[in-house]
Amino acid sequence: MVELKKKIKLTDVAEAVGVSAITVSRVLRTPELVSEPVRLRVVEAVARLGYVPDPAARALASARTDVLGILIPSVTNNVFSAVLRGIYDRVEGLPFNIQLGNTRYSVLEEERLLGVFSRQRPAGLIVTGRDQSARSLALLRQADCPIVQIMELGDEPVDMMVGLSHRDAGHAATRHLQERGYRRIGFLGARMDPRTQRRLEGYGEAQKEAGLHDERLIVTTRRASTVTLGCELLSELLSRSHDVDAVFCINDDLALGALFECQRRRIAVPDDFGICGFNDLEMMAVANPPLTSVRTNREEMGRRAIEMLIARIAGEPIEAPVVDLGYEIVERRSTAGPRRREALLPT
Amino acid sequence: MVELKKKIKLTDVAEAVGVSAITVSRVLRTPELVSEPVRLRVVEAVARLGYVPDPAARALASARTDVLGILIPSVTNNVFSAVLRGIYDRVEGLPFNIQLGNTRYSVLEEERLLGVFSRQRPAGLIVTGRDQSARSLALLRQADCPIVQIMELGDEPVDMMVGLSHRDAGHAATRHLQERGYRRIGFLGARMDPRTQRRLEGYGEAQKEAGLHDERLIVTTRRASTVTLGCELLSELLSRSHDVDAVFCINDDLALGALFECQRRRIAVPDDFGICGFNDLEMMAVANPPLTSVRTNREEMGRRAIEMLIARIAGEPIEAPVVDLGYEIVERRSTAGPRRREALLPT
DNA sequence: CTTCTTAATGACAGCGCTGTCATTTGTCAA
DNA sequence: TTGACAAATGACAGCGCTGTCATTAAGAAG
Repeated sequence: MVELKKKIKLTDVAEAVGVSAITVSRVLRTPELVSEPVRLRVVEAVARLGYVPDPAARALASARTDVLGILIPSVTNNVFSAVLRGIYDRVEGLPFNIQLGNTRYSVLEEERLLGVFSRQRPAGLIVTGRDQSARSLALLRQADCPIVQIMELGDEPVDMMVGLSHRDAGHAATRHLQERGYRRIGFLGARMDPRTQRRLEGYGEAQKEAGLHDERLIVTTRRASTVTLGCELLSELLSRSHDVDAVFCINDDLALGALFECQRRRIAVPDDFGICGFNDLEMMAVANPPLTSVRTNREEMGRRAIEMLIARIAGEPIEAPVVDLGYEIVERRSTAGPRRREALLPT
Repeated sequence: MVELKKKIKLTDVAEAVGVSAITVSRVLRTPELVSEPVRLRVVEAVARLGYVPDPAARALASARTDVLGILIPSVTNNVFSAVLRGIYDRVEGLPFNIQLGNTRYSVLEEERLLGVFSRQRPAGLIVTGRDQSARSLALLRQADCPIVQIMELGDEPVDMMVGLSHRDAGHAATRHLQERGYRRIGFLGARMDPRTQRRLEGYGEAQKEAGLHDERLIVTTRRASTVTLGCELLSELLSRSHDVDAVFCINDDLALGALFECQRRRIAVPDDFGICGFNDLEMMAVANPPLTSVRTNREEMGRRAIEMLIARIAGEPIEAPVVDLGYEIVERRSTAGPRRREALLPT
């Protein structure tokens, strides 16, 4: 039963109803300009014939699309998948389509994708971070659609921004470890993208302020972070300085790896060693011991970014172009502080 | 220094070079039809003027695009992000653009997205699984582009297929636990999408074959799987039957949660309890004890799917429309078998 | 009854590109 | 020299839709 359906177009619907093509177009795009009886007949015919508009023709004729372009550096990273979930969540039911671009942490790829995207006349753009290249910035400024930079904060958004200060968050996490009594606090970093670097900055400052800074406590790599890498980096850190008593990891994968490595080496967490992660993935709460982390509102970030875009597309005014979603130290047993004479915490 | 660049189009380039528009078009699409000197002049002008073709116009005029549409049920699931990595990897440098659709495990959303996609005249489509609805199948059959169904295997591909038998894999994992000496083997399942269900089928068969089947050993939920959920489901299983001595988890998040829960309850893994996960995420190898899992070639799956698409787009013949990527039980200490008198394994 | 508004609909061109011819030029064999 | 043919280039229409008027009808105001 092969059904040879030739493509139904606008004029076919118009003909079937006995109106002009433009009227059908209006029913679809600006129904308030069409009288009720005509509108109903058109809607019926659209459904009956199974008409679906051609997005290419629409884009060409109207110089606009329903595409929201999203540029993120990784599709495998937990952080960005959470942001994506927020984005998809918020866009559900709205007449927009998400087009995802994966820059793979490459400036060149970001430029290329921005070129591809901006030629598509997107309805809006979301890009990651605030460290775009000059060419990317030029492309963004030229694209006449609303733009949200996500993940970070800054004084000079291209258009709008929603994120948090990774510097402050790194600072706060380090302060937390200091306040719990740890004195030789290491830093484990992977990938070392701009956000990671800012967390390192925050760590460095907090350490200097406390007079605890020591370059040898910092272990970083350009490799992508994994749990396994967390084990390796912790081993590296321990071999470099034998008196380390805590570690701030730039994400939770590394932190979990650090915990696993501690378990293997029979290093007691938190008694002999404190561990703090970053992002507060759900698994942190159920590890043994539960791991302290810095909660970031990643889904909310995605949702807010979409909201800002659609508000702007609808021509509504934006209350603030830069939205700070903040962070929160979620304190768990892994940073309860070094062993004390007076009390022994239950494992 | 605001540069007011009006959009450069094909005719602008043609004019600059002193050729006709169609010649410029040919330089871009079929350079072998243009003489070398003209080609070079056009290429130079394209670069100098910064011309980028308009995809909408191209799509409208040629009834084809460079879009590869990908439909997956989740962007947050580790499994699909690995597939995506393979896809993006393989497509790099090729003149195609990935358009990602997130069906959120919803048949209706899949139908809707297929409608949206197929109107865009994609160059190829990748869809997840083999359980499409009748309407989705109709849309797929009508779309005249190559299609790859990924993740699973089956006798009747819409066009092409690459994946593995989740039934066989579930069967093999269960057999493995049996062979290691476990006798009361539980099953933890979340989401219960078609792939998960097939793993459960495999488990059930293996259990029946061994005369070990017991409905009370099966704990499932529709909720999305998380590490925390692994803890909860294991607790549920333990409360239901007190003599369980192993568990097959439909993915590694659940398995890790199960391990964490065992640690908390001071249940010795593998001596008193065996744990087998599914997918073999990298973290499995560094947990304590390292966790046995079923390795699936997820990145390879993405890569192969793209290769099959581009081969078909190029008009090359496909050797086999259904590619079995198989699986492998990666045996680690978590399933070393119940405690034996003769030897005590090191923790 | 005329003029003015407003609401509803239509005619038409054209968005930027490519498919399909047609035309021009050069080459070579007869 | 001529014709046949291939290579290179161009003219033109049109892909399916919407922006921008113009037109008509129906009521409101004077």
